[in-house]
Amino acid sequence: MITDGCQWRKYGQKMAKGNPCPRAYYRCTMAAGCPVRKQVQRCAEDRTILITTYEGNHNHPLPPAAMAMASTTSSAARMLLSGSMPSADGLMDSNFLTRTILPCSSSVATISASAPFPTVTLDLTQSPNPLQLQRPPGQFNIPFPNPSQNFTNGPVSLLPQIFGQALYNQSKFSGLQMSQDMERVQLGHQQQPGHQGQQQNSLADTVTAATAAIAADPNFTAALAAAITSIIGNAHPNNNSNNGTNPATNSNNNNGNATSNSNKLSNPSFSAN
DNA sequence: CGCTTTTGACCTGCGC
DNA sequence: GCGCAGGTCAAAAGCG
Repeated sequence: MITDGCQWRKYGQKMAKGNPCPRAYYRCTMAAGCPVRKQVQRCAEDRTILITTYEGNHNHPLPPAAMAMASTTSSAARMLLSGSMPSADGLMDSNFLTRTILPCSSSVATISASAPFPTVTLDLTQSPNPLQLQRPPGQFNIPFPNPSQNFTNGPVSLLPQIFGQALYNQSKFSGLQMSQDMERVQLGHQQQPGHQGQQQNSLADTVTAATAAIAADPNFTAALAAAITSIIGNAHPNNNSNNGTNPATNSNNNNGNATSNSNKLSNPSFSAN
């Protein structure tokens, strides 16, 4: 299992219908009473793919590794970006960090085509709630009065939702990240103007790299398609109105297929290794 | 000894 | 109401 900076305790395992691989349930054990849970399941169509779904918000400070990622990102997928940070392995030059911003303000996805553990993280449930977007980073246990929040606990913060997959000690890394609007909001509110411009240039530069990296790896492309299909397709097998080019767009208006299950899960991610 | 994992039982929501 | 599926609980076993 891919570490993400937190400690997890397995509390259950079940066989999911339509998937020969069992689904494992984990709880965050970094703090007593931490409500964060995650589900890990291998993709039925490609068992090299791990599908990890995070739910809830941490009620404790994140570990340094996680915080480093959280400080620059706004979704689970961005945990993956640790590979690009100096505090990680410092191999930014050897990475092909990529970010692709898709026109879906409520979705976030990250694809890591790292070898030997390519990882894909999709956040199909990220709420576009502007109140959320205004929240500063690094804060926890702040009551969130909006009863319409999808998450299971009152305290809501973007950062606790961001646990995707942290790929420590890996030499190659790439990310595919959606939710342009959210990115802009975060960058605009939390980063200095200069940094913001630099970041956006980086985003633009890496879009091409992401596309090339993914396209150059047919196996990964197939794996990704299988992973997304297993989640999106199973939930709404007939919902192909978006031509299938951007599964995350199906999650617009916070009605993403991944959220159709009680509409409370956050940050499903796919990991192939 | 303490923590984690395993696993069957139990609970709950949903569709018929 | 019933059955099914997903999620959780908790006792037992395993491990360092």
